[in-house]
Amino acid sequence: MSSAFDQLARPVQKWIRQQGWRELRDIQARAIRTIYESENDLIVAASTAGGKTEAAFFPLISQVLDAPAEGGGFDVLYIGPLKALITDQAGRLEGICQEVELPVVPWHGDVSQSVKTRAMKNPKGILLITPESLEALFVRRGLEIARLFGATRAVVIDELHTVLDSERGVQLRSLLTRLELAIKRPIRRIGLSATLGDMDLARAYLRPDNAEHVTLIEADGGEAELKLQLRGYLSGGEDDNTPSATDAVAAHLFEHLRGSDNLVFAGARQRVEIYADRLRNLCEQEHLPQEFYPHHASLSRDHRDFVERRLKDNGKPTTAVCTSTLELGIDIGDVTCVAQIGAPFTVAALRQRLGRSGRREGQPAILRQYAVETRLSSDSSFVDRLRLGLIRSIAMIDLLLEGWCEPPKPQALHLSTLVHQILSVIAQRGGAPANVLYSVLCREGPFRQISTAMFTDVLRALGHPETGLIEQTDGGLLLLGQNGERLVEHYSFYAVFKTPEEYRLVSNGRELGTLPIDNILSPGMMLIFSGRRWLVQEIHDREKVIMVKPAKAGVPPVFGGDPGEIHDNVIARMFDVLKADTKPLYMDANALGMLEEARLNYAQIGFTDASLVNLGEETSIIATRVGTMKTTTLALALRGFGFSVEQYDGFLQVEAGDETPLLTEVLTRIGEGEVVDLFAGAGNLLTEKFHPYLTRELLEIDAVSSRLEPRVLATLARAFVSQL
DNA sequence: GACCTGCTGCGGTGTG
Repeated sequence: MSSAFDQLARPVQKWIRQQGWRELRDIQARAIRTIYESENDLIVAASTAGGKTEAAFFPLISQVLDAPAEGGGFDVLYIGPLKALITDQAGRLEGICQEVELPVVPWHGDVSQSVKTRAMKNPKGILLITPESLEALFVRRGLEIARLFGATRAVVIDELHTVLDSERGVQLRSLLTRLELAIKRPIRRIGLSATLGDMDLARAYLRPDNAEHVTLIEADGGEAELKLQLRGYLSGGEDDNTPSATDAVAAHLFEHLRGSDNLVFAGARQRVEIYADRLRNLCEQEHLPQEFYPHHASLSRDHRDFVERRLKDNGKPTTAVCTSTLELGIDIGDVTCVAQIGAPFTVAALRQRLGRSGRREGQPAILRQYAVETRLSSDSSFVDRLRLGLIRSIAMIDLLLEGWCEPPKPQALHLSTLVHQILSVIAQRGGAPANVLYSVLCREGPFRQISTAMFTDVLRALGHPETGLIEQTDGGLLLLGQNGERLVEHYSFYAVFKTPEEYRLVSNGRELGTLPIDNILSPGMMLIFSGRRWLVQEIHDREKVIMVKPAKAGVPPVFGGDPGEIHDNVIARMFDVLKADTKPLYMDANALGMLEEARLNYAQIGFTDASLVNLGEETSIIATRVGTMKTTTLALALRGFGFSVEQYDGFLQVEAGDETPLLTEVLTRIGEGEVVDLFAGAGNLLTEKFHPYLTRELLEIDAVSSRLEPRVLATLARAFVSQL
């Protein structure tokens, strides 16, 4: 074996030999050398089951064994985004550590109190924890952080891409800074990831002050061959004898996926239930054993475990129809094919999903993309005519093949999470002056875009008598106010993300899953849920329970959701596809026919030469040719002038009212830099968990920073005016 | 026009 192997501690070498491994993988050898020969932070990027965990832990465990820390404290900290992932990884690490008396401590909400108490008394070895449980340690045991982590050599962050610029990612980066401040020295950071669109940005996220010293270790090549098909289907119209597009897609899935393990990404929980129901019926009709199961976050843990077990190690063929629940996380083994119904929202998700297939030597990765479009009639809208879903699928596959995916958005302020961290630091220290808070969170921590003036505004909002989250002593120390105490004391404080209220669905004492509270149901209604059909018997509003019993028919429930966000590059590529005349080889005849139709209509409506087209007296269509953030900004501006506006991928449909000025005149004014109020017709600004404690002014600033781009408004408007 | 993720400490009762 290699020289890297020789650097490892004896017990680790022994364990590797016992596995029958003839050599270390390239990323493992490189990670070992980097960790032994430098103090650098590092990012290890490789596909699922590519040996990333071992790449980080072989050398880390070896270093701990070769030079045990004096005194107590955890030697290595691992942070994982899922409880299931922590349980999985703890099992793997225990295998390596069992002969060396290095404790492996899983720590999350489902771990028993006794395990936690024991670990607190004698902190040692590897601690595997969620961001929320780490947050809880800071809030509840703020003074013990230095004792627990004083000896920690490294922090391993798993699935780094999931925490880059989410609220949760900002929370984690804030906690890492606070950890280093508490023990008064930096801790080596090691990020593990599969999908990273922009490596330089990822390095800057891992270590903002020293990104150039983040070593990047990427698995080279080795990507499986990709087999790809995009099939087109039409829904609506025609007579009753033609099968619906849903039936046709289900029939195709049934025929081609039966007999092996597969993942079908259906895009929404409601569609998961619809397709799982159809596929189940097809099995019953053919008198075949059931092998298609739904999987999404509203289904009970029991049911999800069952489906995951069947995928993982059961010999029975299993296809999960799922949402992004099966996109990352625990190892479910290799699947034969990944199907995607409708275009996804990001190329990153598509890439991550595809990574679930083609992992076995010599097996190709297979992607079956289904595009379902509306059958056209004489009064079809321009959106249907342009077949935007199909076009987006093509654009995304194009970008996927080029290796591009969405980078993080570094400009967002994350004021909701800032509120959370202010309260958390005050709780940790039992009080803090404003300048210390600013220094910890905004100078050292991740909130670097926040000026002292804005920080003061946030503190004022939190200290306002009606909010009552914080108060100030005569000496200038900030303490938790009455409402602040109440908020921080409750266990729901630790997570920074918002969760909707839900009803529990129960049949015969068994919990099937949950439904959002705004889903209006009444006794007697029939429901498809968890791949079966149910009759609603009773609804208990106070206990938030819905009692159901098996039934023969049903309709899928409505789950609701947030608007998606499509990147500029995806929209730009969609317009390239509409303008081009190439015919991708991976499309079937139906899909090619639909593409041809879309291109013809694109030219016919006049978008080849113009971006502003009038359809009748009141209706205009603007081809913005840019992504969701910029398109939404223009839509808000126009609504401010009284237009009613509908938004699509790269397009706006604008309706003039009785009082509205001419659209071209408004666009000219915007193009000349007239200041417009984007929030005049304001929608809901309370999108994050701690938003209710901020002023309207701060909420608008936060919305602009994360969801809008007012700076490009004038340029955008000028582009349309110049064409007139 | 969508999806996903997480949670402490205490007091009560029961068991060996």
